[in-house]
Amino acid sequence: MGSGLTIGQLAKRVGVNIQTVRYYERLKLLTPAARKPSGYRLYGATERQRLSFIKNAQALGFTLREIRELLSLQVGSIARRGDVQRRAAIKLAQVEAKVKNMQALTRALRSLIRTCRHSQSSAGCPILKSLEEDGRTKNPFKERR
Amino acid sequence: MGSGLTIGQLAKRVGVNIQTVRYYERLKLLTPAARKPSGYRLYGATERQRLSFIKNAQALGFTLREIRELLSLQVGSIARRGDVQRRAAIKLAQVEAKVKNMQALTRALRSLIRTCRHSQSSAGCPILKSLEEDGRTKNPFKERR
DNA sequence: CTTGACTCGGTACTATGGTACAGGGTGTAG
DNA sequence: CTACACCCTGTACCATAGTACCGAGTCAAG
Repeated sequence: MGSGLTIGQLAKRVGVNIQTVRYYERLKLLTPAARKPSGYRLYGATERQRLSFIKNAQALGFTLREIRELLSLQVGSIARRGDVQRRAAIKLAQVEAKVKNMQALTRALRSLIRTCRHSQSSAGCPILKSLEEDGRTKNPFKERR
Repeated sequence: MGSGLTIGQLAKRVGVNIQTVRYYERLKLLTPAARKPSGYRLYGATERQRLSFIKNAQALGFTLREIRELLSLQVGSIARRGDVQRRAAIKLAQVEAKVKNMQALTRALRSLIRTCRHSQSSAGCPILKSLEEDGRTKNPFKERR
């Protein structure tokens, strides 16, 4: 069975808009494997995976710019191995920091729910404290994008 | 020392642009505690915390719309307690899902780094497989925002 | 060989989250 | 009273990430 999806087939399979696929191409995120003589784009399994990767990484909060970096970790692997590792490590640290902060939020939300359930008075639910730290003390959020 | 920051003082303390503070006001995310007769905005500790919360939540990938919801969990607490709990639970599930996906990415990045370090051959680093799943099999990323 | 679905490139428009600027008023130090 | 920093409202502009629309070409079925 053919590798050789048209743009519409690819878009449907991955669940994105056709325009979005073309948009990614403009941004050099996803290039068709080939073109028909008519100019129709053709995509293979590699491209389908790549597009899935983009959408999934995006769902985790990566920007398209960052995703381009992540993707380049795959491609450039033969060339400068150390560079690849370094970039992966940086990304890893970023992701881990984000996870930690989100876990703090998870705890806060859980405690919010728990306390709300028990306190019958109008004392009010506890605020999402873990996210209220302000610069005066310590700020674990340096990621000023 | 006065509670009673001007917009510029608030912005500087939290580390945001003055325009951004006003922008949040337009979006009903942050209202000044008071106004001077001259019309100057005045902010107290509550507002400073609220602004920090906004910026921190944002760094975790929440949209301003979502943050408004999170903030309303605090404010509306006296009114309809069940509703607050329900919304907190929904938000909690969202956050937990996000955490899980990010942990998957963490593992993938870690393994990428590890394998790169060991493989001397040009076989190439493993791709960030955990993010390449496409709809055919199982897709842990339903968060199609 | 016509019809309808699909594709092409190009341009324009949308939403989100800001940021900048213009033209004026305020506040205070000297 | 003059400077100068700060604030006011309002409008315009920017980047990111798409989405929509256009007129024209392509492809497959009947």
